[in-house]
Amino acid sequence: MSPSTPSADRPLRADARENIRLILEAAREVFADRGYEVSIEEVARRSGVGMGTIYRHFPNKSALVERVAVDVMTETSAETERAAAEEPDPWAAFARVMRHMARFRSSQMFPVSRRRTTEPGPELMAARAALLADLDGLVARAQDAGDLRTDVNVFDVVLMLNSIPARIPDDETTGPAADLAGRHLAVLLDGLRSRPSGGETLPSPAADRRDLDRFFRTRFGL
Amino acid sequence: MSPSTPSADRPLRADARENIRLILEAAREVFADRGYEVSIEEVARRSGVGMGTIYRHFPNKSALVERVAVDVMTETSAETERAAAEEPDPWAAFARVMRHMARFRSSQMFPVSRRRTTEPGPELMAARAALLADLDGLVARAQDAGDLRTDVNVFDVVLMLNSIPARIPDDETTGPAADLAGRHLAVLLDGLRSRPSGGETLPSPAADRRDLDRFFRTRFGL
Amino acid sequence: MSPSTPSADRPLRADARENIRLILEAAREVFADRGYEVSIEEVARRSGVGMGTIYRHFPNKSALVERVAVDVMTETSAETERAAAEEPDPWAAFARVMRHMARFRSSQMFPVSRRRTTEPGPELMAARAALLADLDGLVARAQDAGDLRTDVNVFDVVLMLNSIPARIPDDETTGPAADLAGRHLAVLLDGLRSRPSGGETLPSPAADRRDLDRFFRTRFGL
Amino acid sequence: MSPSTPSADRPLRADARENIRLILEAAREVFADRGYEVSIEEVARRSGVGMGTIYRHFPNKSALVERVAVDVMTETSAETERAAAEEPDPWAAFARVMRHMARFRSSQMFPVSRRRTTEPGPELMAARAALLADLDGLVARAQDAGDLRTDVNVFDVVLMLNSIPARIPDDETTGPAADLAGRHLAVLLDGLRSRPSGGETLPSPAADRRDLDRFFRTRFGL
DNA sequence: CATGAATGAGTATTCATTCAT
DNA sequence: AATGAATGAATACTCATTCAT
Repeated sequence: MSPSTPSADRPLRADARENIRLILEAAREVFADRGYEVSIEEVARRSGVGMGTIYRHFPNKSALVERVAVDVMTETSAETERAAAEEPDPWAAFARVMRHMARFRSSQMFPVSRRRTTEPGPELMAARAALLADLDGLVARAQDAGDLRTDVNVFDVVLMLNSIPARIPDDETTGPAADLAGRHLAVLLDGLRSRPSGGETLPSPAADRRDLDRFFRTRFGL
Repeated sequence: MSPSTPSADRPLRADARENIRLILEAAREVFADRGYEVSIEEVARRSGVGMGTIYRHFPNKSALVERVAVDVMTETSAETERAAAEEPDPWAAFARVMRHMARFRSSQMFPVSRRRTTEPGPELMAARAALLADLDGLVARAQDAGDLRTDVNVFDVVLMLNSIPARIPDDETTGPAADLAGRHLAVLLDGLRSRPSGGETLPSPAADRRDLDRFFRTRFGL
Repeated sequence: MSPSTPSADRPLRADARENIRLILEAAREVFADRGYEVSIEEVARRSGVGMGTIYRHFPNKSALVERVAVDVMTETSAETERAAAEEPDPWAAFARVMRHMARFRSSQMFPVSRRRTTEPGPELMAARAALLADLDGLVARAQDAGDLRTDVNVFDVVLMLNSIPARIPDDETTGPAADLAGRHLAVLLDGLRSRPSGGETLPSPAADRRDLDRFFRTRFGL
Repeated sequence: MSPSTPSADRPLRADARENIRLILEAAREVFADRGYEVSIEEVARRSGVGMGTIYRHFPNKSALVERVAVDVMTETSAETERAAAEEPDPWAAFARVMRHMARFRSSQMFPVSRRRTTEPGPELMAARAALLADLDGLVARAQDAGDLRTDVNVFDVVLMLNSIPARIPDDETTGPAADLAGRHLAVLLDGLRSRPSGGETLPSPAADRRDLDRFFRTRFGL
């Protein structure tokens, strides 16, 4: 049995749990900052543990990346549900989730697959499907309320948000890049909003859900 | 003098010039398809020349990447000037250049710096400055005409276009990814268009040109 | 004093003694099956104790290997003495011990040294010497009786037996490997038997006992 | 196309061919001396080339090991054919090939598989089959002439020879290991020779050729 | 005492760059 | 000038050994 899934066997020692937390925190940060091509040694350095400790908890680098992705997806699902429950206005709920997603700047973290991609595991598949289902509801509600343009779908939304560029360490608040992400998101939201008159015409029929796996593999490397 | 800039010495043999063309063509294609992490050997294979020939004309991989970037920037400058001359409507000119730029999907080609970035050379600096100047004019004209929202600047525009995802080989016309790039661009253009009523409020003061070099280095790896 | 030799200090708790037994049993099995390159973790898994427990009783991997070797040698000495006492026919005694030794397939367990060999400890030296002395007697008796060819010595015999290939788990009884070890031993015994007429001539003078340590180190890694 | 098989494309540069020769020579030597667990870096050091050069010619370590094995098998096939042609006496031919094979001491070079074995390539399969066919003829002729005992088959013969221990560097001519290999072979040949009276009885029915692949994989790691 | 988590040196493999042909 | 073979530093992963729980 893989040591990365001992949860079923034993509750995991306290220090081990803490290390996993440190590793995931460092990994999320370092992948977001410098892409998932950073070496495992760098992740180890930032999390303050030895490389071997990472490999005790994750069988290989892909597994660590996947785990970070699953965590981000799961948190986003939760935020979607919270937004639906707490925001009475469908567009406000939609915008809130968009803002949440934009914070993860996953285009940097999960760039379009460069090298060999490994098979996504069942946990990732499940997290993907759950997230898409949640977002689908969010999109449909905003469209039904007449606030979100009806010629976009959940795939467009995910990809557009994913395209918001990565955080650059120590570069967020000053200089020419100051909150570029926030500005980018604002423009996107304006573009996504329904409007009475014309505006741009979307150039092709909306994508459908067929070949969901391929969509994710080619667009996110996951 | 370095063999990569022999223009001042000798006119360069015809076959050498042809090889450079082949290399640049292959490099642009392969970087766009699979990112700039592809090996030089792959570029050599696609261009049909030996690896040594690439190194005869470009001192290292960065120089080749830079040269491709300079070419793309220069072509975009030219297109900007053509659009200004040919399109009477400022928004039409703006949209035309946006469409041109989106075709380069440079976010894939020049991802935010992963590994060691080298100092950008003078040619890149010049091409950058010239392109920004040209785009500045384009943006100003569209804003003066009341068509482009006035709270965005040329940096926003460049980054948003750059974020449109890369071409996935053999995946453009079918499946769920069908022309997602075109749809993405259309939504962005709608978001960028001026409108009477409110819409989103851009969250921060516009970036300025200070630290231009840093901006490019961190955002494009160039 | 090292915790691996506490016998002089305290009589060793019952559960500790039981653990040592479990470890040695598992180690002998797993080294025989898959070679001494198996990880200590694998030995721990098979013996049902933790890795730390193995290191409590054996200072390092070499010490565990040595201990298994000492045990095998000691048991073989005992068997030699039993055979001498119980078998009236010298050749029968010889063949019986050969069959016993062949069962240990030590060529797998102690392959000619691959990596760093450590200094053999005094216990191993003693066990080696005792075993060679016992086997010497066995060989001499069989030669005196005219049953064992006189141009071989105890070193030849040990090496030939050691060369009988290792057991392959779950592969002993069927397929082309069916009891190859037994057939191999039978041929060797026939080759070792004295015969009136010629047969092969042994190509060189018999080895002597000089440099006994080197002999074992290079031939057995022990 | 793999760079290790450019023979079909181009005749291979002279220095490259020489390097391949050096690599194979060093590999055969170092595998025979210290087993195939030696690092590629060690092979590189002994052959005087860089590690990268080995990887240019062989895609991975297994491929290098396989190539050495194929070479040894092919040379043995050739020797078998030469012996058949040149030796009028069937037993003399048999003994000559046995002596040839014993020189390769392949039990050290190709030990019973410890770790993951990779799929043997078509070249190895072909070399195996050719060698077995040649040896079959040799064995059958010696048995028909009444010189080789009829209860052994080609598998027994291969395994027994393979079990003759590896060469120990600088240890061949002196000390207690002096020509132990030659003595071992002589005893084996005596054991294999037909004799009128009894001798040992082989303990099980002869192996057959079923599952040839499995036989090699488990017994040689190849 | 027992456990198994943590450590980090060692190894196979890739690829930018150099250099002999 | 062009070629592609050679080089070796960098990186993912393993495992003997140590140490906190």
